[in-house]
Amino acid sequence: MDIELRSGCPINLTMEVMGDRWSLIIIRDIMFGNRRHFRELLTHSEEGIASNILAARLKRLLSLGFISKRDDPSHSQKAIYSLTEPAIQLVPVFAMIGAWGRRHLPVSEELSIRAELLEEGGPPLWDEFMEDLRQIHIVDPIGGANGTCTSAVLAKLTAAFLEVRARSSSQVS
Amino acid sequence: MDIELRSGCPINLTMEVMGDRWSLIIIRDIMFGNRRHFRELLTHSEEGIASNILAARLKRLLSLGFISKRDDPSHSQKAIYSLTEPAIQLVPVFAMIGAWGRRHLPVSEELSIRAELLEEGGPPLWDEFMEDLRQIHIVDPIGGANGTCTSAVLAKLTAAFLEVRARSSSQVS
DNA sequence: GCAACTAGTTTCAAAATGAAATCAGATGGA
DNA sequence: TCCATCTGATTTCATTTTGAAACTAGTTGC
Repeated sequence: MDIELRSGCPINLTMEVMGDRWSLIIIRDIMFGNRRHFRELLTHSEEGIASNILAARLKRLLSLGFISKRDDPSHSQKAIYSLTEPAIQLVPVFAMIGAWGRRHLPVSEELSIRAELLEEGGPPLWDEFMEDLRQIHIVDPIGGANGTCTSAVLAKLTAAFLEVRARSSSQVS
Repeated sequence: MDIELRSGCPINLTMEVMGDRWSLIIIRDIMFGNRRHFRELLTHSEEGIASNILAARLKRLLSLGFISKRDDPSHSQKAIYSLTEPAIQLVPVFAMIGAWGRRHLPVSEELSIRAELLEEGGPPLWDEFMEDLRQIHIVDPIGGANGTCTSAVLAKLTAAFLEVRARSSSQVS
């Protein structure tokens, strides 16, 4: 599973690796949604990825070294997918992409609150989040997957998301 | 030419707009290479885009409002493509993507010097560059295309690029 | 008048995508 | 023990996208 190497330009290479419809979305869901199993990524996906595509992308990301996979001790058939350091370092990229999308595309308030907080927090928050992610995905991937090991930043982002969702659904009714 | 709107997530929407093999590459070439005509984008492309794909992407980016197109007064058949404000605001995204790619992918020194300078310069340099781009693409697109109107930042990035190229080609011989 | 250049379009094969059905092993409850 | 359900996928097949090459139609400069 090699990348194509059309040119050694950093932007081109990043697009060769992440420039498809799903790879970055999958990493986003692992990172911000803490979805660590195939089934979670498949069924809790906002965008509705197909299972064959998910399997293919996980395999590709694995072989490129952006995620890792290990057995879940609680179920011999379950696999836990974790982010590797290169994927964790995508946090500032996500922050910038989120900030740009929020300004120039028809985002929903509910789904853009996390991008807003990430933008407001700036590099100090990104660093704190990346440190949390290292704990959850590299130091203690199993505890991270089952919720024993958690992140203050992730909790904050998720709480804000749920609050906006509650607010907007009460407006509807 | 609508985007698909699978979800209102900023990252998803950005991927729906820019998450293909070529759109961001084309914007990169217009932005950093100041390639303003179809032929320049086609033949000076490091990565070798096909003419039908280039035509389709230009049409799509045009309809999404990320580039604009006008007649070149010097040649009745020439068109000048320019960046719009939303595309100019991709500068920080390019800086982050370039910085990430430079660390985690097999970039060539020659093609990553610009990413390095952009990263070193930080937000102040990005702002200066964006201000230059507004001049070249929005205020005076025709002067920007023929070189009458130029950018100090672009000149610096290009000079560094040419210097590295000269250095590495002399090593070869 | 003609070679070279302009911005594309056309054609067609190959590859990628996506929806749906399917699979085989593991688990948990009756 | 049986069976429904859950696990991470794979298979099938129609549709869509990509990409290379050839081609078009008009423009320009010599």
